[in-house]
Amino acid sequence: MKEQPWWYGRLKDSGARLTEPREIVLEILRSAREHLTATDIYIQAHRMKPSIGLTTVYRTLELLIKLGIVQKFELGEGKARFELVDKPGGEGHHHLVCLKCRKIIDYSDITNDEKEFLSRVEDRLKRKYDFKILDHLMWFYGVCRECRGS
Amino acid sequence: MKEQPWWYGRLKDSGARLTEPREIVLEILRSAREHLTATDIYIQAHRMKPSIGLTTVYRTLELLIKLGIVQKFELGEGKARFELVDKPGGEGHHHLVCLKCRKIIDYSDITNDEKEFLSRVEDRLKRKYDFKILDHLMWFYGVCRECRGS
DNA sequence: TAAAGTATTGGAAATGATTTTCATTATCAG
DNA sequence: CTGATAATGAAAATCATTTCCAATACTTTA
Repeated sequence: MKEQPWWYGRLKDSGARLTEPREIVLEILRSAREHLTATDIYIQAHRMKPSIGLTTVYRTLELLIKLGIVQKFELGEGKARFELVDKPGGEGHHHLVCLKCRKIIDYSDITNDEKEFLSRVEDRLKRKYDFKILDHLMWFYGVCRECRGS
Repeated sequence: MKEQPWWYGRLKDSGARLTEPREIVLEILRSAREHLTATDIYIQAHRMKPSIGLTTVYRTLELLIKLGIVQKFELGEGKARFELVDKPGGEGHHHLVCLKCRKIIDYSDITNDEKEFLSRVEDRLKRKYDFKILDHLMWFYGVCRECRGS
């Protein structure tokens, strides 16, 4: 029997059904090289199964976000982008954005250094602001080699 | 003669005029305790000078963003929020977001620990991805005391 | 298995933030 | 002062996202 993706159980446990539109959206997200907008996903989904509606794409994304399977980003473009969350127990990843071409690189070479640092910061925030920290996100902005010229 | 705010020169150098609507928007941002939406700013501005239009608020924000005076954020609310950028040479600050009430705390207790860590990471990214890092942003997500219940 | 209840779906319409258009007004250089 | 340019505001247009609602699909219960 085939290995199920990590989010399979989470979906099932929630009581939600793994319907074809949902499978399609998940498959598109899984194989995406970049962060897709709802419309990007809709276009691809529609190609695979023309009956799928944009509303369903939005609803599916909403469900997956609520279940912690998908993460939503907004980068000031006036529309959101979506990405499959890292497998739990994985390292997480950060983002590197080119300010010129808007290219986004996901990187996940998280060193121990980094991990320790983050837990120290989270500790500090917890004590100082009485926030229970659940997650964090780091964005680095810069200019990629191509956009800097030769 | 009165001390000009740090962004004054930047605005002048760009060739833009410091008009009344622009002054009003800047003043609102300066005295804001939280991150305001364009409409929030419009409402306050309108109170101070009823002839100001929403369009002008948007246009002013766009200009200030281009000049690096204002930063735009989106937090998945379907609308953007705006914040005056830190005075150059300052320490920068990070954000702490409550996932329940969406409250945002800006914090700027940047420790040396943190500063060193960030420069190490930036170095590493520079070497590995050949990105010239110009800036970074850290977001921490959690639940504030009030939203966790007593 | 059939009936009934619930979850899911898709299209159309509604919403709401942001942008564009365009005519008017304010400011600056000569 | 005069012409050129920048800035403004109202209304209309856009565009992403949400809401409504009627039709389907699946699951459970009798």
